[in-house]
Amino acid sequence: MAEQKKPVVASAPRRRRSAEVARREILDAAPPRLDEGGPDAIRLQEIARDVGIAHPTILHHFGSRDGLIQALDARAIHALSDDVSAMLQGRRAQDSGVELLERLAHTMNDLGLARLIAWWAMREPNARALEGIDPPALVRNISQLICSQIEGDEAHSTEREELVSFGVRLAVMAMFGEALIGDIMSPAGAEERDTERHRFRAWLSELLVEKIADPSDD
Amino acid sequence: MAEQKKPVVASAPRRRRSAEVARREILDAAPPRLDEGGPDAIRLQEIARDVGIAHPTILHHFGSRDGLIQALDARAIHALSDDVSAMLQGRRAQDSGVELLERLAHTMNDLGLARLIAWWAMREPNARALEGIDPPALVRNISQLICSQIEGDEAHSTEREELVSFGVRLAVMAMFGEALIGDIMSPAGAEERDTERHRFRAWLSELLVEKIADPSDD
DNA sequence: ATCGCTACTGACACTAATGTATATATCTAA
DNA sequence: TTAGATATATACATTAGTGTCAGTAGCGAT
Repeated sequence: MAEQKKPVVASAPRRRRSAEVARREILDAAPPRLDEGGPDAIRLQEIARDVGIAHPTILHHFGSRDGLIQALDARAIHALSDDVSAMLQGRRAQDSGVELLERLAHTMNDLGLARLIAWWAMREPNARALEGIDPPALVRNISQLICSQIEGDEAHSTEREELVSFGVRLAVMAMFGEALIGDIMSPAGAEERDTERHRFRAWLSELLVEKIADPSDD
Repeated sequence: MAEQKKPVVASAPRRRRSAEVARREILDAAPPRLDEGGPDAIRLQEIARDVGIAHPTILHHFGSRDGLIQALDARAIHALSDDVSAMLQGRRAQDSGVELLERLAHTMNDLGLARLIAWWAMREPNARALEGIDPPALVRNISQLICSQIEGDEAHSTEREELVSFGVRLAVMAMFGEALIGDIMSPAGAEERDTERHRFRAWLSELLVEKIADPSDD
């Protein structure tokens, strides 16, 4: 009778974070799940276990599973935006295309951004705006930014603008694709694969710099 | 009492397909679902409704949901392989790079192959072989095929082989990326977007043909 | 110190999706 | 026409995952 009453097995001492910290820890735990388990692997219970909390806590902070996912999406877009902006500040695109690509690749791969964005793009066929963020406009702005960096303060023609825009597009798509299906396209062997990818990026950056800096177009 | 026994509401007359046809119809109904509903939208009941059958029929033909998904994957890889092979037969890669890219884009976009492959890549982090198919080997073979097409019957150097391999890789990744996140990268407006994409592909093909046909590498 | 706010928890309800069991209808072959 | 094989259907079991609720506990403020 004494035992039966309430098990209360002295659950692990509770840790109380600030709401902000809690949100961040939860958001940090999600992408790895996405990496390992695939597209439909965002399970509240799994993430909760990773963070070391109970799953209703996630619901407390994000309202619903969908709220969590929206927060993830917004964060991914912001991360990409911030990354590219930082990448551009104080650097002329033409002096080192390789670093540009390497950094982009790092963001896409190691930060798991490519998977998040792909996941988002697959869920939102219309690529509609997201919490006040307009991705197309964002990317257009970025390309204009690059354009102005390359050109200095000179006026730039429409054709040239498109040229640069194409270049940026190609770079982003290539790094995006590499992050997602790079393993399929490369020969096996972990180290060999890495060096091959670096060479690929070097080749690509050379290609882009050549084409953009010295437009022998038509 | 008479009514209660068995409702048997005279369900719609049953249609009996051959096993092969049934499998194909089911497989055909899945990609659109993936397009509209996102990564976790492969629901047996939905697909069954689209085809006009009951969901246990799918289980009868594919054993399990996973069986269906494996069949989908295998089919996507085969489609890509067949497409690229057909694309290469009887055509020298250098005389029209645009058609090559357009066809690749069509396969990726309209046939929904990009989404299927992305979905697969996200689920299988290690990109392991699949039902006897070795994707890396497949792509390597394709690149060797292109290489031989370009070179005619001449012997080709290792460097040149890598050059072509990089070109193919870039093309595939660009078209793959465009299919998935192209909408994000392009300005709005349906028609404008289409023409812009065509120009992008034309630009890219020119870039590739230039670089590969006339290697001013190092 | 104690009081209030709220991050946090355990237990449970509810839903939706997969998979099973058994019956039926349709096609092919003799 | 009949018989067998099997594609298909209905009904149900099972599981897993989201969301709810009422109570608990840690931290800051007074």
